[in-house]
Amino acid sequence: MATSVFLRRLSQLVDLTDHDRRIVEDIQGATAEVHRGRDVLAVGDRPDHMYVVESGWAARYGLRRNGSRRITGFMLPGDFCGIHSVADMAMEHSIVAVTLCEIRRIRRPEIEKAISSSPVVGKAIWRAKLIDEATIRMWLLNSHNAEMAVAHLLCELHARIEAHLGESVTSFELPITQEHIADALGLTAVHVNRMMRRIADNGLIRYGDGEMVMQNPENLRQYCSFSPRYLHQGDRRGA
Amino acid sequence: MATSVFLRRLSQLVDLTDHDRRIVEDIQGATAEVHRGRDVLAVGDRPDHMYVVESGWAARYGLRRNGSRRITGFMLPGDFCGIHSVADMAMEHSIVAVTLCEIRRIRRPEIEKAISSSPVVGKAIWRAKLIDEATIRMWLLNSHNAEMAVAHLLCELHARIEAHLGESVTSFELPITQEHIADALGLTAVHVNRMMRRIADNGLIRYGDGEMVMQNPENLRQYCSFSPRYLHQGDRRGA
DNA sequence: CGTCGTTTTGATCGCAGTCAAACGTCGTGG
DNA sequence: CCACGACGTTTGACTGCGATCAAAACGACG
Repeated sequence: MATSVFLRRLSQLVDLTDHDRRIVEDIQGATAEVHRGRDVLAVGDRPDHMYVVESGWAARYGLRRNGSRRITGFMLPGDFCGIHSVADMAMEHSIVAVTLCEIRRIRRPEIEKAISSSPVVGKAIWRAKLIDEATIRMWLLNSHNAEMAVAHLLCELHARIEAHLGESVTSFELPITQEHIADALGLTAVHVNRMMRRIADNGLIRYGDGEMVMQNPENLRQYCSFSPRYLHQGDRRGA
Repeated sequence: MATSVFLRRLSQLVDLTDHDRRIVEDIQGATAEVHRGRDVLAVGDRPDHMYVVESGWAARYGLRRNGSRRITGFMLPGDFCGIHSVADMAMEHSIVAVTLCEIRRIRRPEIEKAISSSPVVGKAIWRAKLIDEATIRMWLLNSHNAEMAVAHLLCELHARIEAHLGESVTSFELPITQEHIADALGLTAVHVNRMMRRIADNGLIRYGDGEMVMQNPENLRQYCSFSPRYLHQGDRRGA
């Protein structure tokens, strides 16, 4: 079998020795498909697995009293969830498959075994979680202006996709609707549409058919003061 | 010496055996004072300690290009920061003492030693971090209405203070200004003031002199649909 | 007693929400 | 093959929440 996305992500988070690699290969369980719109984990669940997105997009979200939804993070291939299992906690938010997803499930004992026999794996999981947290903090920081928030989110997704692919790209598949973006930014879909039109009319992006094109990603980054440092992408040995 | 706030918090997060307790007592270093307005950690720092607030209030924050500040979380006695040290990462946000704080510093090797010789301590730190994260997600979820956001924040702080004290209270010291609240909620101090007046005029709170009085905390909780589940306060053995 | 920090109130402005409707694409079924 | 409905994008008109600007009141403190 080809190298899993899980293993590849771990090797981006930390420096794995061959020994570490073998340990990870031993524990990674099977993958399963989750259909678009289905919850991977729901509020109240006590996961006994850790999950890794091998392909597709998912989103963390919470529901308000009035039924409206807030997306609090997107999960792209290589991202983890269900770390609640290692702390033996119940989920206080839910995770939904935004597209058809291939999800790897790793049993808690296996994770614990890997962490205890290879501390660097534990460090990788800590890093992934601290990056999650830094990303949410950045969403709070950027929530004061709709146009910049939209642009910033696009930059974030672009940066994460590039990291996953391991190469620079000027266009990528964006398999989410403007309503997803609205739910993520606390805006209405109508307003997100206006902001995206404006950004496009400014010549910074083009989009359609689920594809996003950034003629010049650096221009867009400057436009919204995006600095990818919070994603800790070059941190392998810490930086 | 009396039991440290650190040890007490750990024992609220997980069930500690006497063995665990002894391990923790061995590693906890000294405490130092940090004056109001001083940073405990700043962006770019690579902490080599974990920090525990023994007394006082601190806040995590980030700065925007235009110099405005966003507080992304309050740290009360018993809260941790600098977990970046265990993952060997640089800070992407800062932490400031909001009042005079007594801060415990624990060296990274000591933390690692404690975790490896007592997995339950590691679990406690994971829980604390996942609670941090759940709290930020809740801030995102509640950021769509100023009045409810203010009320919700007050409920959160009340719940956390009660947990720290280990008893129910209807009044507590609130050593932050309305401007801090504004920075935390992404509002202006002027608007926070209006919302707090309104909540007070509705008979739900009284305040002044750095003290907050909730005649009937349950009323306030219902008022803003506050449910403390996300704080995972009763989770000791997982719930 | 004057200054600074904080709270409070008022008047006005503008960003984003709300309501409404048109349009294109796609998949389904008659 | 066409009709239909579901879904997503787009645009316009109007509303309202919270920002902004300004200033007064208040208490703590030197």
